[in-house]
Amino acid sequence: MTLSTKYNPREVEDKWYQQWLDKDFFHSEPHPDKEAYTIVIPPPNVTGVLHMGHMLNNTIQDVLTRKARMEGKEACWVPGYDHASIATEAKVVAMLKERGIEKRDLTREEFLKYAWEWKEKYGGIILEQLKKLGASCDWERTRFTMEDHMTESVIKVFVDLYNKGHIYQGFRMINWDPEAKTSLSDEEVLHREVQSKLYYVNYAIEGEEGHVTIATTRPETILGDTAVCINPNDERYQHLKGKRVIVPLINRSIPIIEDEYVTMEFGTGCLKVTPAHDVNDYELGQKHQLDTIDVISDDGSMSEAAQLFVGEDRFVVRKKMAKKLEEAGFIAKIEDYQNKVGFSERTSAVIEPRLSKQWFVRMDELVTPALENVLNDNVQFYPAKFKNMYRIWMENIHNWNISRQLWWGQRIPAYYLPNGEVVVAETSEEALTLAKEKTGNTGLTMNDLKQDEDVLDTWFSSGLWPITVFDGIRHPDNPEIDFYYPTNVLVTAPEIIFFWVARMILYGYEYRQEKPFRDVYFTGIVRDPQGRKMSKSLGNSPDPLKLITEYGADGVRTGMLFSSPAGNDLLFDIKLCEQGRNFANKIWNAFRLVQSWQVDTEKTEQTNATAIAWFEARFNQALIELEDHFSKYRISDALQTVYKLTKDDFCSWYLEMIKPTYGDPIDGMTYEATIGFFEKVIKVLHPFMPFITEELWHQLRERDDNDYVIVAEWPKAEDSKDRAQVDATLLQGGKAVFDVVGNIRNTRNSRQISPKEALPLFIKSDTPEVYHQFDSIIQKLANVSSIEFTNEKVEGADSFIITTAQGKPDTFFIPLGDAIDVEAEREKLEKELKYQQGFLISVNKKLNNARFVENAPKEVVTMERKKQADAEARVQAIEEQLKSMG
RNA sequence: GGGUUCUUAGCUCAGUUGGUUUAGAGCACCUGCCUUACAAGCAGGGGGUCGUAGGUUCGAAUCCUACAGGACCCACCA
Repeated sequence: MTLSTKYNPREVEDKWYQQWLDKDFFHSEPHPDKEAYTIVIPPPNVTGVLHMGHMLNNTIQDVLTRKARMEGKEACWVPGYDHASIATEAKVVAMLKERGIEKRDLTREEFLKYAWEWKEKYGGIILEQLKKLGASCDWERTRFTMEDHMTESVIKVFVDLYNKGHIYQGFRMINWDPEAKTSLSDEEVLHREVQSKLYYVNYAIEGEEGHVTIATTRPETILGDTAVCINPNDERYQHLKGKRVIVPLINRSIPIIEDEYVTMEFGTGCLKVTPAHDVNDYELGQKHQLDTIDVISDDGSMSEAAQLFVGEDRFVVRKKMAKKLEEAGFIAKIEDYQNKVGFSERTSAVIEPRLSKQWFVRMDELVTPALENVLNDNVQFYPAKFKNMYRIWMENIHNWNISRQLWWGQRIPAYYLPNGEVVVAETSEEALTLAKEKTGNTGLTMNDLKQDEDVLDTWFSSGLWPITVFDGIRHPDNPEIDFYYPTNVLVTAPEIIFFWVARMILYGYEYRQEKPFRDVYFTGIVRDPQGRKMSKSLGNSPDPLKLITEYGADGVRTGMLFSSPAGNDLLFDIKLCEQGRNFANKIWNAFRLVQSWQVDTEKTEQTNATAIAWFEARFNQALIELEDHFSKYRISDALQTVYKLTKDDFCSWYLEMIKPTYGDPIDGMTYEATIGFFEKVIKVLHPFMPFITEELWHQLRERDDNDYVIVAEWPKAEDSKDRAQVDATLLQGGKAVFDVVGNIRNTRNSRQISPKEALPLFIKSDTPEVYHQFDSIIQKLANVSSIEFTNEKVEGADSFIITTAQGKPDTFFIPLGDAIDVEAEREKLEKELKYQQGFLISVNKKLNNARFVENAPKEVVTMERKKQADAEARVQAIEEQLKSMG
C-alpha cells in the first residue's frame, strides 16, 4: 500500500463524521448503570455564523465530551440555539427593509410570520458548521429556545415567579434604546468614555436681577427642567434658597431646591434637574415632588412637550440648543469634558434614561443561594478569579427589567382587564377564569382581555436552558432531568457571566434546588496576533470554515488549543493551525512507517524489550500528568502533554529505537507492542484530533463493526507503588541515555561528522550497569559502532560528562584521532566547569548557613547535600579531564 | 471613583501550599542535514540579573509595600 507523505484531512473528515452519525455514537439516553457526563452548549444566536470564539469554545466542549465518552460515561452534549430576541428582530427588520417593507406597516402576526420564515431558512447554520469542526453533539436533542415546549416552560416560570411575588410591574426609570425602541436591562448597557462638552448656562433668577449658572452635558434636556438644585451647605448660594429661576428660551419658572446630593465642587455647584431623563434627577424629583416633563420621544427625537425643535433628533438639538442659547446670551462658557455614556449592547445607540412601565424580577431573595453556592465552591469557577467578580455583582444586584418592546420572543403572559387590572396566567383561558374570579364579573369574554404587548428578555429564557432542554420545568421528575442534571461543566465566555451564568445558577436553585453545573470553565476572548479583538470591521477574523478546509479540522482544533489558557485571552495566530496541521502530518507519517514494516513472527529481538518497557513507563507517566491537567481544566497543558508524548517520546525516541534497518522485517513481539502503543497514543489524541485518530484506528488493524476509537476505552494510568518504582528506574535510565545520545549528536554537529559515519564510544563509569540495558539503543540512536567500558582516560578523544541518577559523573570518550580540536575541547570543558563551580557556590552558601540547615525541611537539606555532592564530583571529573589535557 | 488581574527568552505562555529552578515549553531565530516514515521534516544550538524600588525570610519569579505600565469588571457627579 502506498500512502501519500501528507495527511489529507479532506478525504477522511466527512467520511468519519457520517459514520459516527450513522452509528449513533453521539446519541445518549439515560442509563441507570452509567455515570452521566452532561454539557449543554451555550446556545448561539439563531442568526449566528460561526466565528473564532465559537471554535474555541466548542472545541473545548468536544474535547471534554469525547474524553468522557471514552471513559465509559454516558456523555451527552446538548446542542441548540437561542432565539436572541433583540438581535434577531433587528436582523429581520433589516432584511424586510431591503425588501422594501417597514416593520411599522406590519401587524405583529405578519411580522412574526416573516421572522419564522426567515428563521426556518437561515437559522441554525451555525450548528451545521459545528459539524465540520467535529463536534460530537447529540443532534437528536437539538433545542431551540422558542420551540413550543420551551416557551411553555418559560411562561410557566414567569407565572410562578409572579405568583411568588418575585415579578412585579412598575413605572420606573429604565434604559431605553431609541433605535430598537425597547427597554434594556442594566447589563445590556455598555458604558464608554466619550469626549463631550460641558455647557455652563445662566438661568435668570425670578423677580430680581442676576442669575445662577449651571453646568450640563445635555443642553437639550433644559427643555425638560423642572428645578435647579443646590447643596444646602453651599455658602455661595445661601441667598438663593426659596427662590425660583426661569428656564432659558422657554421661560418656565422652576423652583430652586436644596439637596445634599449635589456635589459643591463639581461645575458651579448648581444642578439642573430633569426628572424625566436622568436617573438621579428622577430620584430628586420623587423626593422633592417635582413635575416630570418628558421631552424626548421613543425614537430619540424631541417630543411636543419640549416646545422647541419638536421631532428633531436629540443630538442635532443639542448643537442647536447650544447655538441658540449662545445667541440669546445664556451661555457663560463651554468646556471640553470627558464623561461616560451608556450605549446599547446590541444597536450601539446611545441609551436614554426614560420613564416607563415595565416588568421586573426582584432579585434580592433569588440571589441568595446562587451567591452562596458559588462562594463555597459548590459551583466551581475556572479560573477562580471570576468568583470575586460574581460575588460583587451579586451583592450589588439591581432588579431585572425583563420586558422588551419587541415582537420576536416569548410574549408576557399578562392580561389587562377593561378596568385596568392585570391578571397573569399561563394561557388566555386561565387568565379569563382568573379575571372572572377577581372582578366577580362572570360576563367577561376573551375580547375583554388584552394581552401585554411586550416580550421577555432573551436571557429570561436562556437562563433556564440547562433545565428546559431536559423538560425539567413542565415535568420536574422526568427520567432525563433526573439523569442528566446537574450538568458537569459549562464552557463559556466571561462576557456573559452576568447575563447568563448567574441567571442559570439562580434558576437552578429556584427550580431544581440544585446547581445547574458543577464547574464553569471560562474561555478567553480570541484576539488577533496584535491583541485586537476580532471583528468584522477590522477584517481580522479568519473564516473558520476556510481554516478547516486549509488545515483540517484536527489542525485547527489543536491550533486553537495550543495557546488557550482558561480565562485568559487567546492571541490567535494562523501559525498555530499550521503547527496543528504539521502535527497531524507527523502522526500520519509515524503510521506510514509502521505500516511499511514486514513482520517476521518467527524472529525475536530481545534488544527491544528495554525500549518497550521504557515507552510503557513513559506513557504511564504522561497519562498521570494528562489526567491531572484535565482535572484542573488545563486543556492547553493537556494537549501539550499529548503532543510531546506523541512527537518526542513515541516518534523521535521509541520508533527510532525499535525501527528495523531498511528492508529488514520487524519481529512479531515488537510489532505487536508497537501497534498497541500506537493505539494508546491514538486514544489519548482522539479528544483533540478526532478525525485523524479515527482514520488511523481503522488503518492500524482490521476492526469489528462497532470498534471505533470514538468509543474505545480510555487508557488507565497505573499508579501502584511497585509500578512507580520500576517506571522511575527505567525513566531515569532513559534520561541518561538520551543525554548520552544528545551529546554524541552534538559532537557530530560541532565536528561536522556525518550521522552516517559510525563512531566508537568509550565509557568511564563506576556504574556501567546503568548502561547495559541500553547498549543497543545508544548504538542505534547515535550510530555508535562499539561501546567499551574503560577505567582510563582515552587519548585523542572528544569527551563529555553525564551525571547519572546515582550521582556519579561518568565520562564518555569519542576517539577522533587527528580530528580532535584540543582548544575547542578545553573551552567547552572550562565553560562547563565555570557553571558547575558557580552552582556549587550557591549550594555551599546554603549549606554553610546554619540557619538554613536548622530551619529548612529535612528533605530539602538532603536534596541540597546531594546537589552539592553531585556538583563536587562533577567538578572533580572536569578538572581531571582538563589536567590530562595538559 | 471602587474592584479584580497581569508584567518571566524576540513572540505566546508554564512555573500548582516560598526550597530537586544560577528559571521551563512551544513558536520564531541560528547551524548542519533532501539520512528510503515525515523538508508540513530531522539533528543540534544561542537567548531571560523573572516590570522597578524596597521589605519579610535561612531561602523569593513565588509572600508584603510602594511605584510604573497594561487588561478587564463594576459605579447615578451633572
